[in-house]
Amino acid sequence: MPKRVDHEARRRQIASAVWRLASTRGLDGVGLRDVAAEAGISLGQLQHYFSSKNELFTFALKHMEQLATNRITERVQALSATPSPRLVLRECLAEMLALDDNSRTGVLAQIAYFVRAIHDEQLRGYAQQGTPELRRFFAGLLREGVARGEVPADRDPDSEAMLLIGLIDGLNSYLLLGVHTAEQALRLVDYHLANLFSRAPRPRPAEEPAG
Amino acid sequence: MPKRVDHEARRRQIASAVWRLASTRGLDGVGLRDVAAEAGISLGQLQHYFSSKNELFTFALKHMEQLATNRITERVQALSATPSPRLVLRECLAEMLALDDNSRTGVLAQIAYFVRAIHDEQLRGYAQQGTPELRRFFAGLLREGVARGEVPADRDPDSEAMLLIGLIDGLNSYLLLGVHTAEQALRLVDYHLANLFSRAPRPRPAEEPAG
DNA sequence: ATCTTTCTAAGTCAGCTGTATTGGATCGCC
DNA sequence: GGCGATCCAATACAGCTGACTTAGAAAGAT
Repeated sequence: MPKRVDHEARRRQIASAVWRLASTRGLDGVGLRDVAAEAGISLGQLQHYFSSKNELFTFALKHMEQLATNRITERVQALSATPSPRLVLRECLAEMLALDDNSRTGVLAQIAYFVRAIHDEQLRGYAQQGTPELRRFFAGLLREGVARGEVPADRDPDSEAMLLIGLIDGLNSYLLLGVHTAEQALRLVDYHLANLFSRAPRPRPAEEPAG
Repeated sequence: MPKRVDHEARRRQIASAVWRLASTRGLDGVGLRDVAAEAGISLGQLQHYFSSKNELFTFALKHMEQLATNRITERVQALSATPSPRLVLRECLAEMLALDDNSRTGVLAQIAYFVRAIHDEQLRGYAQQGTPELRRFFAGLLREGVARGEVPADRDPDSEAMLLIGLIDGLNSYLLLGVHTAEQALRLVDYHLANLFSRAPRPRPAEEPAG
């Protein structure tokens, strides 16, 4: 049984072509012929790997999500052995922000997915189950901040976690619209973190990258 | 020259049909034939009032924006003669949130517009000029809060205003996805406002609606 | 060498899209 | 009455879409 090409690798390559297109025209403006051209293959070849547009988009979605979580976990694990909760939080938030061209494409893809999820029950369920995970992760970091005495005790970690998640999405929106720049968005995040960790000493320069 | 029908009223009526459809399928899923059917008119009639799809959508956008600002200003002016900045802020934020079916449609329309603006230079310019206005308005309220001694002096009104705007958009996203309910979203807003106005006494029950 | 499976290309099809065109109502006014 | 503007309906059209079909190329297995 000849298996000359790596099926999954091809599928990922095609999926990335989807996002390259979707990040410039929006998901709804992407046709199968466009994807084939962008990926440098024929329409027939594309249909050999994905039997329907829906299957292609679903795969592309999961692929994108995988890449995003990989970027975040890599970034967090690249920190010192015992990073402060504040720093971990900052790195996560910074990575989720559409600061450079790379993450910008990721966020655009995420928005295209979000818009579709609003009107698609299946995708909506997918999002509903993903967000609480992130929220719990953030809340845990904040709880640790409270335990360390860096975050005022009257702050509710769970609420603050949700506020942070919402904040990122909102900032991304206005980032993409060009209402503010990457530096301004990052400054706002740092400003908000400084308010949250108001009991903490200013972070060491070695830990806190230049904002 | 006979002018039997109110041209502008018809156009507004058609525009509202656009948003009714867009709020359930997304803007890209709305065709001219759908709009005509939803508005209860023929395609030919629609084309009589809007010479192109672009003109229709542009008009619909401005119409929607008008309705939203009307809702907000009405709500603010319905307050007592000298409302506290905190209360004005809360009413604005509450009105911007997709809490009931009415505002939900508005927010869905707003998102459809946002997605289009990301990839459309003209619309993007429109958004870029609108946001700072709102930001200045919020910042002014916060500045007044600082002057009254209700908001800690180390809070930066301008940054906090932008954070509030971003927060609303983020909360709306997760509201639409069903990640949290209207009550939870409103509670988060009140929680955040309580943090902002930490130097203020608890608002009088007459001023602060039950949350 | 030939068979079998995987892979690729090209063409076709029905359906939908926005727009243009055409024809005919309906009304105020000279 | 009929003239002219406004309003409306129906149809036609070219373009694109996703899906399907057909046919052929490539390569390991026998």
